[in-house]
Amino acid sequence: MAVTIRDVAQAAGVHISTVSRAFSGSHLVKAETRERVLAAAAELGYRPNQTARALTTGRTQNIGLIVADIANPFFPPLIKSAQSRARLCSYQVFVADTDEDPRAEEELLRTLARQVDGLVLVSPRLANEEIAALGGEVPLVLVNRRVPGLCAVLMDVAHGAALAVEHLAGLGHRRLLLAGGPRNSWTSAEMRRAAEAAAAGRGLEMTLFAPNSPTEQGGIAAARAVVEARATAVIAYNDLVAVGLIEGLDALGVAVPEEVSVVGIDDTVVGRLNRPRLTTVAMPTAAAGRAAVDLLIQAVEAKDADQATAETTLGTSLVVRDSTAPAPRPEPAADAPPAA
Amino acid sequence: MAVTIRDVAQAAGVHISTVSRAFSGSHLVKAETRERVLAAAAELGYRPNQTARALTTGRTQNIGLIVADIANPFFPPLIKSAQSRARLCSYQVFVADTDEDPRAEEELLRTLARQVDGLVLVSPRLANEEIAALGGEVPLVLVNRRVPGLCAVLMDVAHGAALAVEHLAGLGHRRLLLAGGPRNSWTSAEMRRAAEAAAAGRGLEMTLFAPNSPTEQGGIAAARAVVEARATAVIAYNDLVAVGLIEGLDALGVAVPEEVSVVGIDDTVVGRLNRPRLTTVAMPTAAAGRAAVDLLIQAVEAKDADQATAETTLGTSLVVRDSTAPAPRPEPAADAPPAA
DNA sequence: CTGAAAGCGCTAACAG
DNA sequence: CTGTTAGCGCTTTCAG
Repeated sequence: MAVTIRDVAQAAGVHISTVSRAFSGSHLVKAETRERVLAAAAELGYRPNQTARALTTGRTQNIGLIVADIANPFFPPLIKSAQSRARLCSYQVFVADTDEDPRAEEELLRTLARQVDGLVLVSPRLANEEIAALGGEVPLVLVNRRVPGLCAVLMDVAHGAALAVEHLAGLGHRRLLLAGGPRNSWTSAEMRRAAEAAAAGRGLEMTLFAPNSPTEQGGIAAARAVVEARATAVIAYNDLVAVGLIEGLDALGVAVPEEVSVVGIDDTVVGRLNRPRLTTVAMPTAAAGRAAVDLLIQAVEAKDADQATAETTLGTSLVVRDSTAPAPRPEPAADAPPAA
Repeated sequence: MAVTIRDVAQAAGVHISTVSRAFSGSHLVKAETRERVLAAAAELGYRPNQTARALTTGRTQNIGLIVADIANPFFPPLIKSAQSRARLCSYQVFVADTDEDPRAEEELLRTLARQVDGLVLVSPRLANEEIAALGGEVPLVLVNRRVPGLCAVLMDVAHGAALAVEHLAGLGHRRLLLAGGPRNSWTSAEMRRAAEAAAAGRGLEMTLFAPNSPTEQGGIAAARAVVEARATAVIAYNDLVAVGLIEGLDALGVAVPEEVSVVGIDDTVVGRLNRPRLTTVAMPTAAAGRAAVDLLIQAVEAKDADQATAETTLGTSLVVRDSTAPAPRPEPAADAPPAA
């Protein structure tokens, strides 16, 4: 068995409680004694047993990060920044993937709840009420979801979607299609709301096509809908869907951006490398990972009672590249409502 | 506090040890009693406290996965499959990122060692001796590294590199450059060994340029070396470097694949989407994640003593796409050694 | 400031 | 088959 607090106590000629205090940074120990203890500990290569500590304190120094799909390029930068920030604060992080399945998400949440001090739920697929219920069992920080009473880090997709519509309108597009995401996706709902408002405000037609799987396959499958809606521009749930859309459109003999413009969301490496290079709404994923961890740790370590719901909103911007271009033939907006 | 084993015992009218047995699947409990206990537990929503359990058993049911860079597209599929497989076996997984820093890797290893049953080290940057030393403290499974006495999952990069050389030779290239990876990378060393052997066997010249940062930046920076070596083809440490190389070459006015052919390694989404689409050696990352977890769990749960070093080698293959083409002008191999 | 003692929630011999 | 009894390694009152 590894070296324990008892070994250190013996080596330093003090009681184990003194060693404990020396390590927990208690001021109830003479500086000189602490030195001696720390020296002995270093000598023996002692490291406090987190598990044992957790049992008495009720604090594990672990947090959990639950995402829908690790392999979706949206998540890795967020995971990276979250675990890096957590480690800076002496927390380790469990990462778990729900495979876009709400039931798996719930089970995971329940399992992890007992062995962490709190959880970060990124782009959850569960319904609000279920999340709220789970929120009673363990400190929760949501990313891209707003649930009354819970902390959240939001990315301003609404603004991004509005920018996208504005950009497309400026290029002369009159008939848009919105390729939404999965059911229960807050991002998808926000996008829709904002895009529809922006479209209405400018007298544009907007067809909604949803839900779609948030993958390249989802995009490929949605390509037909674009043609059927006779849209000249489409805003996709994310970059993966956008890339799939471009592929699917190409397969249908529709050129992007000459005949149809495509805007993605996320600004992942996938969109940057795609040809045509993707016009997309940049999401601050790395910042969101850090912010979520900060919020969580703050909630966990708050001396005072459960503080008020904290919410951080991060900005988005539009990155214009090559997948958008002027509308093919500027049709007169015969059936458009009067612009505001 | 949450419901404990004592509450369940009371509710079921048995002693806590009976509850414990009912949950640990001991056969030392009457089926009928177990039913009653389980019912009471379900009623109360009891879940065994993993932390407390870990303290007595010494088994945490957690494993750690240490990778160099979560955001490098090589890793996410591996992380995803590893955590999925682990969960199937009732293990949770800590994911940590070393940012390519050997010292961070060691610190992480030491910290995590105490709170997991074992660790998977993917593409470590530490030296063999340091890994071997750490291997004494905690069960370790390495991915893409061979250290005597430790379990490992290897991807047959050597074969892949040989295939790449063969492919390039077949296209008439005589002067190759190998853009290697970071110091201490087993993959890089394997590639080099195999590529040099294959090149020598076919009378090709091969220049080594290393180390390189395993990133797009690394590739961009290496582009000049290709021109200076007057190579007509280059094999890159990974897809990211390959894509960077293509970019860098383009900036230097060198066309890929017309003037220089580029082969990547990994077969990530990055290479698939790049234009020109990248010819690359496909690495079985998802399979490796699963295999590593299997090996680790097997080592941890082995009844018998530390079983012999297990090693799994997974195959690779060459995916030919558009970044490779016939050599520009088939120079006579004036200075080549006689072919084998 | 430091030692003593009582557990945290659970498992694991050992009795019965 | 089930109850008893020790702890796992550490923190935390409570004395001194």
